[in-house]
Amino acid sequence: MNQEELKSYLPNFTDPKLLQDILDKGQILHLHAGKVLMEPGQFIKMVPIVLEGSIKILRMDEEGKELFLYYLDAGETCALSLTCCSASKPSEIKAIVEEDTTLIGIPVSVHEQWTEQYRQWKDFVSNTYQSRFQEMLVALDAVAFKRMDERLMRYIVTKMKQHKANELHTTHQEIANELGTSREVISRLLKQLEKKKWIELGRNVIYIRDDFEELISK
Amino acid sequence: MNQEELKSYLPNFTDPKLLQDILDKGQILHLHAGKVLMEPGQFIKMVPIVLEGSIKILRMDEEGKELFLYYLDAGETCALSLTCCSASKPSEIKAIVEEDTTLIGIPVSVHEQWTEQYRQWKDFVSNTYQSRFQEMLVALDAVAFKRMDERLMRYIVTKMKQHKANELHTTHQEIANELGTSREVISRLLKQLEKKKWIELGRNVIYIRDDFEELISK
DNA sequence: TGTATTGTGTGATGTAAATCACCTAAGTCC
DNA sequence: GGACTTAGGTGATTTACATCACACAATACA
Repeated sequence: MNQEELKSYLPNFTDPKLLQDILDKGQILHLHAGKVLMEPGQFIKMVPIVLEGSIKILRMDEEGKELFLYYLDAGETCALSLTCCSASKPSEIKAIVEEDTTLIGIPVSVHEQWTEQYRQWKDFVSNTYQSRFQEMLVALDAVAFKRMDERLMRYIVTKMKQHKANELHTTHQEIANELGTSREVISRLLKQLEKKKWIELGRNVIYIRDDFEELISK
Repeated sequence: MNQEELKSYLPNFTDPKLLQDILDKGQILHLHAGKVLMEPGQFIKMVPIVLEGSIKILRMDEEGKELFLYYLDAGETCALSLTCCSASKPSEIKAIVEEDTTLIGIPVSVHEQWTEQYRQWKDFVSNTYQSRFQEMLVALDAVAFKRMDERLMRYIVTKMKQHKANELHTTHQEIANELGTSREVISRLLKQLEKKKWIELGRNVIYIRDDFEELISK
């Protein structure tokens, strides 16, 4: 990969020295959807920057119950990898490749140095913290203040936007896992949405009405 | 206040130039317990560093329901003030003075500059993000995975440690607010703890057994 | 000292969600 | 085609918690 190509993925990085450093020190990885990138307890040895595709970040409790936190999209990195790296602590989260992904892994050691050396890197890190913090608050609001039906609807919208499609190819069980509930609950709530004609259900697929988002916001 | 005194509050800052800059640009405030420092929607015009006392940070939803996030202790600052400041967005949280507090407010403008100028300031900000992120995860775990009885017990432990006392001077209503539930629920759960002889209840006061923390961890 | 206010105790009832139990339908594999 | 696996549907029951209703005690204060 050359600088021009990298720049097209990461338009915020224009400093040629930084771009070259990323290419020199970073390791490019191609990963297929479904691949588990990181699990709680493992140590993180690099900061992943997504170039193409997306990665799903989940929190897990001791018993293995999951909770969806946010997606890492192109041009983004994970605040938790930044914090865990610096403190050289094991990961607190699970990361799964959502869509086939290309990422570039920056070794922890150079990341520390770059925050001093490159203004754009420092801003990148700072922006990452900011946006992830916001998303943590959104996740917190959801579990603290919202009922499951609303959480499910928002989940559908998020996933729709993520995949830029109005059908979701997933199982009720997987949705249940990500929302930290049980399959039956999701099946029943989805059935309710189908009765309202907001969605249609098939095996491994949910078809969503084009105006779904407007419908739920009322 | 002179440099030596400031340094005694903030032992991580040793750079004389930084200390002097903090004294020159910062504004010292003395606040009494109960004072509401910040409410959702307000704009933050400074980064508060706690020198003495502590500040309680709460998340609120649209209807005014609250949720305790974490305490700001001496030497600490709020990650949310950092993110909100930089993005010049209104506050997403509520901040209440927990114990009589002395803090020094750093104007947003100089904070940005200091992250480049002073290594110790950059590290301070970075450490703040890290520890607050951890605490957000703890808060998230609690609401997502724990029942109210366990959350209440952990709340009591946290508050005990915070005040370095084994009695809490507060009302059931206030605890309920901070845990995002109703007064009756807290009253009943506290009564259960009293029946188990782990605590004793009085008006506006809860006496906690010395070995409370060991008792609950089983 | 009486009255208002605030804090607490507790029964009754409602509700979202969890759990259990079991069934049917759709795909897979030999 | 038959056996097996996986996904989904749905009733029954239980649980945690919310909400309502009201009683009563401690404190403030006029």
